[in-house]
Amino acid sequence: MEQGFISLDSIPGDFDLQSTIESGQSYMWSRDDGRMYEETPAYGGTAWYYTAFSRPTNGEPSVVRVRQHDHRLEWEATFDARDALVQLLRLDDDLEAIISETVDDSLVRTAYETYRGMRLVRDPPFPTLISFICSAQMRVSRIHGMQRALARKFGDTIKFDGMTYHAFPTAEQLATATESELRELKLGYRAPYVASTAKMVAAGEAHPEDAIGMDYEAAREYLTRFVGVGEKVADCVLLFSLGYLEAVPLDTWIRGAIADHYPECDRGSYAETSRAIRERFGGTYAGYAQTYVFHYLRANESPSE
DNA sequence: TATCCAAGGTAAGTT
DNA sequence: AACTTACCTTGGATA
Repeated sequence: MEQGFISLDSIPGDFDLQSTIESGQSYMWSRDDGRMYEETPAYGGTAWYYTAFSRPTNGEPSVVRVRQHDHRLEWEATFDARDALVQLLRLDDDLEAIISETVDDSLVRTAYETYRGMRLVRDPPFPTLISFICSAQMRVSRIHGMQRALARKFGDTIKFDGMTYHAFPTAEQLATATESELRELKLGYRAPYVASTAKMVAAGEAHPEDAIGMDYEAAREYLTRFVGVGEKVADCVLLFSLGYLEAVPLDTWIRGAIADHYPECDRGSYAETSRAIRERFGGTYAGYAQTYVFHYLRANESPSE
């Protein structure tokens, strides 16, 4: 086992591991008490989180554990995970500068202040594509549960430090899944979407990362070729995996925020409303404002309000 | 205890 | 292009 820590003393805009991981943008991580997305941490924000994946560099199945403690990000892994963590958790973002370049209104400011240090994630493309296909009409905790079920059934098993971990399946592994197998994992009507998309990627017909480099709206359009991916899911993949920080996924919570706080941004169609709210949130880093508002409303606004 | 409802939407069919 | 409708499942709200 390798281990180390990343000092958070002088990171611009601070860093908050719990809100970054549990804000509904990433489904790659689990908390080691098994209660992620269900209850607040049992240890005052210093819980260990783990993720298992095949390393992009050599395909080697790997495990990373991480926790935030005493202004440090402590990690234990099957390899030197420092660079991977900087990438995954966007520790290279100048969050202070980003916030100063986005809109300053009461809703966004409150969200920034409440979850100070929350960062966007830079998750791997294929798992992000699949998890947000699964996200349609589904609660955050159940989306997370689906991804764990997919990993258990179709992913690599990795032993590390006396524990057994399950990596998210590769496209090739998930392409072997039948629709009925996926329905048994409670994916519901998303099962055929996941099966089709996994087969498309495994066959080399298209890859989500092919969108990198395209103009934002062209990239969003490109991703809709995957079955089960519409404009909203495409925006999530662009924002949480492919580095398009201007993307503003228009989900139920953001649509509610538009109705309550930015009614002039409702232009009817997804594309036009997206442009309007993106501009309102400050353009280049509008996705940061989106994710803060999403997390703030979901955590603080009761469903009936 | 039974019923209802909405959850980080999308695809397919109509107008 | 804009509008409708069907779609799995289930935790939590309501009767």
